[in-house]
Amino acid sequence: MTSAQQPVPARPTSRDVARAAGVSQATVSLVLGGKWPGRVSETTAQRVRDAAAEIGYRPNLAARSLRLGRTRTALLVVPALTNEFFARVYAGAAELAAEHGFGVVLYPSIDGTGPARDPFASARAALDGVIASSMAADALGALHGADLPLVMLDSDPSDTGPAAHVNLDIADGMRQVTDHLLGLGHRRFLHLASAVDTWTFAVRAGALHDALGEAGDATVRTVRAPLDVRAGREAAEQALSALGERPTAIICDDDILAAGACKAARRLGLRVPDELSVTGFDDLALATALEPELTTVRLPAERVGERGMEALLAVLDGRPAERDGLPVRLVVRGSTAPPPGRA
Amino acid sequence: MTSAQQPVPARPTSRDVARAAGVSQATVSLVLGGKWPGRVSETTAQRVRDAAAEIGYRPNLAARSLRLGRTRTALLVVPALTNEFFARVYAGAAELAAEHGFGVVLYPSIDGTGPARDPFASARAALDGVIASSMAADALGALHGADLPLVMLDSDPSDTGPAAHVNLDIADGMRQVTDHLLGLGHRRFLHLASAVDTWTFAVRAGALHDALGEAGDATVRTVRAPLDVRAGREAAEQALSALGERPTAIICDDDILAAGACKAARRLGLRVPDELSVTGFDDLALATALEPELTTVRLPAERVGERGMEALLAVLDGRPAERDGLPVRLVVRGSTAPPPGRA
DNA sequence: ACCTCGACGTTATACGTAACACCTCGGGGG
DNA sequence: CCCCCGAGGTGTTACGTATAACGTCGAGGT
Repeated sequence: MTSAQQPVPARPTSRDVARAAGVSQATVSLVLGGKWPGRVSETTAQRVRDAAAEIGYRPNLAARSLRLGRTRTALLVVPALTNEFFARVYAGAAELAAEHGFGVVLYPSIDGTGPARDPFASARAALDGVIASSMAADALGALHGADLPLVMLDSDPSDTGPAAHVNLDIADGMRQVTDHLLGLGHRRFLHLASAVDTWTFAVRAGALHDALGEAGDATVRTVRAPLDVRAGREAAEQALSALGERPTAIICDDDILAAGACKAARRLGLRVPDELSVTGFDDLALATALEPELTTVRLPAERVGERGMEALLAVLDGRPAERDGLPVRLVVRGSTAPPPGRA
Repeated sequence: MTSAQQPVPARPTSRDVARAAGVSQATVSLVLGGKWPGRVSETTAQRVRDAAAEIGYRPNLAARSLRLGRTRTALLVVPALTNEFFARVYAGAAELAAEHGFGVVLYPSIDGTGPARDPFASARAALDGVIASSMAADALGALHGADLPLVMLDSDPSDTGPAAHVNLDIADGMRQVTDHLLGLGHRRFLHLASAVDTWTFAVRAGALHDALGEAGDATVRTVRAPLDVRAGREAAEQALSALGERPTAIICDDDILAAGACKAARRLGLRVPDELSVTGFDDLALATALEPELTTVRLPAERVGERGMEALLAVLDGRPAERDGLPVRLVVRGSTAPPPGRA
């Protein structure tokens, strides 16, 4: 380690700026913090700003956080970001956060696999609050213990622990799907459901059964699969090959499962939508990449992130957070049609 | 603000632990920092740990960072995470980072749109280093100014600024694609290229032209499109409808563009792969969701993230970083076949 | 001529942690 | 018997920032 004696320029501090500008460190802090209307003259302020720019000063965020006790940082806890939905949630949250001078740091909860590391160790800064998806089940235990402001995304509103909930109107979305399919004349359904057992999927199942129950003469079978294409295909293929009258429509909890359902159909020689209708949920990029394009429910993922951040900011300010669900909309594309034998 | 006088329990500090355990704060720090082989007795250490657990002590990371001058935090600069490739890069980097007690914080560079916020303000902690994709063009300027250890992903190795490069063997991948297609008998190609102009895409183009040039009798046309399905479809549709002999194979810079190419083919009544072969690049989940499944080049995205983090850790330790490219592999699936009129 | 007062800064301090330098005490070698 | 030494700690300091509390100085009122 003889080479460790490098003349590292040692990142400039506010004191260096002060020296360069010929003022005290406190003045630098005032000027750069924007708190100088009447405390520092304009000429001095300008001198300080010039000096800061010249020597390339950047405030040490660790020191600032320590001093202020707040970090303007939120932790977003989600399942793997490879799910486009959550990537978009993050984008929305980060966007709004930035507008308010906040940062968003991620804890990707790795689906419960892995050693379930400490979410707070993963966040490198101290946190002002947490926004968590109900799907990040493994991390939720640790979160409740930390008495930080907590905003839950798409979770059971009757859970009183969190400071706020941000929910999508999933039930309405599923009802739009069933109305659409019933209107086309479908009566025999397969519900390709997610194997994960969280509120958002429970709501899908509940709304689906409610709506089909009202129709009276509709029947539905349910199979569950993990959220990936292959699992969806296998489950759908098995269900479609089963004995008994074949369903004419598959309602999927997710576009990814719908993609699997489409592949299953093709394997069995069933044409979508003529012989089998398929619906998705989420409206991921995948939905329009497939052929035919998926009829699906568009979820405003970015808005979920924004609203989560809004709610957190509200809570931090002592304001009440909005509580109504975000509206969702059925997008009818090419994967649904009347069942075989109907116009 | 009369309600601001809440009896907030005031997060416990190491001094609180010390008081509870009947030792000094220094001892707490030693024990919890793991630096006590021979400095503190086992019984005392246990007492400290118990006290810490009991009062729910969590170290203040801001204070620790300030004290240590290092934060064990890296900034990952990538284009939008909605691109699965980068989500996987992040996952790989975060995974390896966690094993070394590091955290990874993101700066999603929003593709150059937006107000190009300060990457360092987005990172809430001070940073030990930066890992940046060459595709996050807008942020790169700010990065070089910050004299932090910088690891570049998939960027021109002749750029001497960065401390290290982590590159995929893109040229080899493209050569595998062309070899595969030439072997099937294709001679007329369309190169559906990315409109973004970065090293990784320049390499694709270079390798493609080199390989086809060696074949002698091959011809290739190039069209460019932004990285989304619709843009890819439109570009491909236009190129396929153009006058002149139609290409028998489309080589795409990306699976997303390949999805667009497949849609274009279907619109024009061309069956894939019988009448038109299509290849992708990346091997995203999308590649196996499509029908037929895409022949594509599998890029080890997680490995890219891991290697980026490895390289950064190496640089921080003063060790040299590995420099050889990561191997990639052609995955032959259903979207390629001999051209029409060949067995 | 004295006091006041605003404008403009400065001095001093605390945030919570890690680590350097020091202290104490009992036992063993000289 | 004295000194030294190591085990087992403790006191103190510094990290860089924001801000409360405190000067200073010239102008203006009486």
